[in-house]
Amino acid sequence: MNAGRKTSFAGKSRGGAGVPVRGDRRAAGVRLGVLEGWIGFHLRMAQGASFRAFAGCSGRRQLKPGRFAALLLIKHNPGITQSALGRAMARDKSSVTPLLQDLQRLGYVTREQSQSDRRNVHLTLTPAGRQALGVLLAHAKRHERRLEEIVGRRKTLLIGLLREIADMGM
Amino acid sequence: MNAGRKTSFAGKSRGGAGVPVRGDRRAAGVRLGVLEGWIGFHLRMAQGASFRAFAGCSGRRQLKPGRFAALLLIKHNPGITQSALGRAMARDKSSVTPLLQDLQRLGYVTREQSQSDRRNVHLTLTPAGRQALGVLLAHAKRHERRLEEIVGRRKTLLIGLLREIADMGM
DNA sequence: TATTGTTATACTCTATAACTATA
DNA sequence: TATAGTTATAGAGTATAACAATA
Repeated sequence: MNAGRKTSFAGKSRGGAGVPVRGDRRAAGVRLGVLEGWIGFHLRMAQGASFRAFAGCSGRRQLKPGRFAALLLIKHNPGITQSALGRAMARDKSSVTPLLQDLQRLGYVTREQSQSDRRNVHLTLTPAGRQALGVLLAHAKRHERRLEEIVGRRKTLLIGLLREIADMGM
Repeated sequence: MNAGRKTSFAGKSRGGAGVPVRGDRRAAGVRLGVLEGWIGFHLRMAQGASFRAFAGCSGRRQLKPGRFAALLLIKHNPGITQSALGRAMARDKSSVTPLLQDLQRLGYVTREQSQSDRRNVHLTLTPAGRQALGVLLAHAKRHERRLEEIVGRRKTLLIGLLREIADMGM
């Protein structure tokens, strides 16, 4: 059906008289419709772009943002338990376990059973972990600087909003 | 080593004299350190929360945000090609293919080979797709309303910032 | 040569459920 | 009973590379 399709979309009509359109690379004149005004959608897109840019910054085979955040949280909260770490990152404990096994295998963290409550495992950075984190921080700061260039003085406001959204499920 | 560990973190000291602390559920007094001021981190957390809330809204076994966005984009751009859809969603074409096979299997979209350029496949919603989208929109609007309640009049500003970030890799 | 779309494949992230041990 | 952590497992989402058809 609709054999002689002319496509309401994909014709050569975009950009008027064949003029290349700036901003062509992604949207290519695609209409977003209701998505245009949807926070959830733009959140997804922005996070994806930030993630890809971070991966690019840290030169391929580096640690992913998740590992990186975990290292940083352990650094700032030495002795934190796995569960507390999971809560801080909003991840289930079963997601935290393999992550830490990884970091331990790399020699970046130590895990010690608590004496007062032997169910707990306390996490601390090793010297190697500290050093690796230092290198990673250089990459991450570069990435963060790019983001800051984009948002400028609206950074505080943006972070405030993002934190409020992050707390929505609580 | 460090046998008699007292843990600089996990003590009972938080909240002063045993007073329950508001906001305890996630951070539980965890220090974020540099992460505190990092846009990338808060972006990740906010997106995660939004994603989980969306999943909750759409009653478990519903369509995920990705499928939903694809349906919406097809609706607003009838005849769009797979590649263009991929660009609009910032996804590789090889990620788009299975997504559309899924939507076609559900009977929500049709795929027609273009006549003018037989490499292209044009996408359109079926009546069933339209109807399903209507139902989904109800859920999604509920979710979006929650987000709007959080950000209030700062919505336009937030979306503007997110779009700029989403364009960072371009 | 370049582009559209498909396939095969592999990797990451995540959660659920069932389990152990501890409390 | 409730919590901390592990394991097994499954599912979603994504990308890379090689490929066929087409331009």
